[in-house]
Amino acid sequence: MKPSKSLNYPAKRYLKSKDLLAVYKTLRKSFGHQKWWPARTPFEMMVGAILTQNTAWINVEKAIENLRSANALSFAAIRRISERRLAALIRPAGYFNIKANRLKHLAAFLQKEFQGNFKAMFRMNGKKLRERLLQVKGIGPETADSILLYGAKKYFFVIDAYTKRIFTRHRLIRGKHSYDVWQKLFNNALPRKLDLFNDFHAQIVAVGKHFCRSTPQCESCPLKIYL
DNA sequence: GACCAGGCACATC
DNA sequence: GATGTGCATGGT
Repeated sequence: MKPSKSLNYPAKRYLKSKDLLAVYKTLRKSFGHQKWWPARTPFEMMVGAILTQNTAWINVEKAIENLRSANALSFAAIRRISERRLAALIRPAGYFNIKANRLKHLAAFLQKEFQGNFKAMFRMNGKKLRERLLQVKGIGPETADSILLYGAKKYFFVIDAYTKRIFTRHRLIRGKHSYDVWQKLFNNALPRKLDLFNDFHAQIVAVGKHFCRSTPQCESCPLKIYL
C-alpha cells in the first residue's frame, strides 16, 4: 500500500494514525513481536538503557553478563562498588569510563530522590519524571524516554537514530527536526496503547538493524513499498 | 584497516 | 539553535 501524502511533515503538520499503524503492521508481520525491553528487572532495564548508548546491543549483553556474574547488577551493588571496578566490568560495552560514571550518577539520583525505591519513581507524573531524569548527567532524551516507556510504562515514544533514518529515507517525514518535534509526531499520532508504543520502537530498531543501515539492504526490506 | 553501533556532554560559533 | 568533537569496544 502507498502512504497518503498527509504522512508528510510539516506539509500537513501531523502524522496520520492509520498510516503509522500500517507501517507498524508491516513491520510486525515481518519481525514478530520483539518483547522489549530485554531485561529481568526494572533496574537492569535502566542500566541497559545507559550501556546501549551508541553501542550495539550484543556488546551490552556482555557487559550485563559481567555485572551479573560479579553480583553487581543491582541498585545496592552499583552504589557500593568503585567506579573503577564498575568500568572494568562494563568494558565490552565501550565508553566504559563515561558509562561507569553515568551509572553512578543514575544510582545517586535514585538514592537522593527516591531512597532507592525506583518503583516509587515509576509512579510519579510522567512529564515531571522526564524533567528530573534529564537533569541526571548522562541521561539524554532517548535514555529518559526509554526509562519512561519500558520502565515506568508511560506514553513516551522513543526516538533514536534508526527512527530518524528510516522515516526520512522513506520520505514518511521530511525535513530536519529536533528530538522533541519527532517525538510529538509519534506521541500525537499513535493511539494510547502501551504495547504499541513498546513494540513499535522495537520494530523500528529491528528493521534498522537488518535493512536500513548506512549501507541499506533495500531489496528484501519490508518497508521497500514506501520507497 | 575502515566503518559502524538502540547517545550524551561540552565547546564553539 | 546548529554544528563539531571526545568517548571505546567488538562485529562485519
